[in-house]
Amino acid sequence: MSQDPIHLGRVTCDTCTVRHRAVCGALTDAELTDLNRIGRIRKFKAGDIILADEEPTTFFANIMSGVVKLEKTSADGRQQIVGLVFASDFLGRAFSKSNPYFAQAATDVEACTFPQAAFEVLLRQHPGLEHRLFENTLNELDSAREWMFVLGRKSAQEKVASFLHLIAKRQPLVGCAHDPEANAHAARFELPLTRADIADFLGLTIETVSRQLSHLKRQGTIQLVSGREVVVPDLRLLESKAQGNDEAVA
Amino acid sequence: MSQDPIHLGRVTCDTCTVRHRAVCGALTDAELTDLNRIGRIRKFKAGDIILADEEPTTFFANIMSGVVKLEKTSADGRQQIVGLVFASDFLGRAFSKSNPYFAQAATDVEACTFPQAAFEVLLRQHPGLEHRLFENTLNELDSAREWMFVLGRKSAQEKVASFLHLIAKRQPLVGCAHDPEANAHAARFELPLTRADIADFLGLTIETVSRQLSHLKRQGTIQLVSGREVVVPDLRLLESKAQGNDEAVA
DNA sequence: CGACATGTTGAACCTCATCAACCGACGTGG
DNA sequence: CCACGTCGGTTGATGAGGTTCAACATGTCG
Repeated sequence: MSQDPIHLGRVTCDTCTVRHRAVCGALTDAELTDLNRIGRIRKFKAGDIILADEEPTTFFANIMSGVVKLEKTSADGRQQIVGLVFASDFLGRAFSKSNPYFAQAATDVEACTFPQAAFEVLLRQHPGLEHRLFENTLNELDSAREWMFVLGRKSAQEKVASFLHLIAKRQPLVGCAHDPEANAHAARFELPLTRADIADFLGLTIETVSRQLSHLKRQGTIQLVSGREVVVPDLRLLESKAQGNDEAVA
Repeated sequence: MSQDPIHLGRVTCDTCTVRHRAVCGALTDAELTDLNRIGRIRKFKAGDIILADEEPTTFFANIMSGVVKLEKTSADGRQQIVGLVFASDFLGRAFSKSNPYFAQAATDVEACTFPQAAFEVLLRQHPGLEHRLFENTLNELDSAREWMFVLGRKSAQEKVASFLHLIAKRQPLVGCAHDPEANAHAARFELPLTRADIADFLGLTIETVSRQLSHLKRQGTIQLVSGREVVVPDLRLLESKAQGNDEAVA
């Protein structure tokens, strides 16, 4: 739970693996140079609080690797993850005194961070940067609303399948790069969240998540290599489970 | 379900009741004049589809009165309202070929509409306008995430209380203007949604919504004047029910 | 008046939460 | 080194909360 992440010094966009996908992607040279000047790379360990609820925002960040949970907590201890921030996503709530939720590292995280004040000045100076961040926010809003459907209308089974499908889309796949013959409909990845986190993301309990994973495994929709590593033989089948098709597999 | 709303002609911002709260609120004279030029006031009837799912966006709008539902529908007919748009709110998804959900009038609606292309040109020309809309979108995102907590973690009773509290905050109160002695903690308003809509907003069934309303009524937390008109004697009590305090009332 | 939409209430059922036991991995200290 | 506690995860038994099915009430419009 260290609040004091490792500072790794200045940014070098040339070698950045998420540069073209992140908000920096469509900037002019001038914009990028200015952004570059205020950026610092930091590392966080799984469990670190990156931004605290109701605390003043001190910095923003582009996530370079790892996954960050955005989490809401109520007075009586209930928790709900209201968003996941993946590599190339932007972290932080611009133009607000304080943060509306916790941002906690779900895995080890590498981030390119920008001090709050300097970044907001830059936003004002470069409409192109602000526009890019705006588009980003619109996409986040679309995703949040899609997830509202999952939370409000899907069964436990569909929720878990939806979650796995989301991770398959957003997380790096393992053991595929070397195999050009790989089945385009298969996937193999590491779950970035614990069962408790998955439950908090889906509005379920740990036990229900565990049971539904076992169920999907028994059906053959997924294989659980190690509790954290998942193999999906056919993503289309998984997606159809996420939509509510629960027929047994041949 | 008319797709052909009444056109009421040019915009006159001087008399607009939501002008200072809407995105037009913080514009320069030049910006407002340009916006004025492309705006048209339209009326929609309850039930009208204002923007259709996956159809090209043809216009945006500031809602002047009434309530619009943003609704997602799945292939098997399940529905989830993913947002409510009230008077002074902005309606529409900028910078996207198509709309990610249905926008349907929940009540009769008056809106100040802007053609898609012309409005996006204006956004590019006036960073101030784009900035205002950006702030607006950030607030929408915060609200959406707050609602994710409601959907994922609250009981039926808490959900219904949360909904009533939201409406009490956002909808015009009735029969209060003339009474300066009115209890600041009381409220009286018309529900802009049917039971079916409320159910779709809360991820519940019609029956559960009805039962929970009856329950709140029996407790004395609310009074149901007419099925659609609600009196809340003490908003603080309602809010505490929304947070999960279910003790009986004295 | 009858037809239809909207809303309420009751009874039975089912999904998922709760409580509890158990497992394996890991780290620590005697 | 092993005993021990802790943490993350799985599985089982039980029950509550919410859905489903059904009947009925109310209101509105032709």
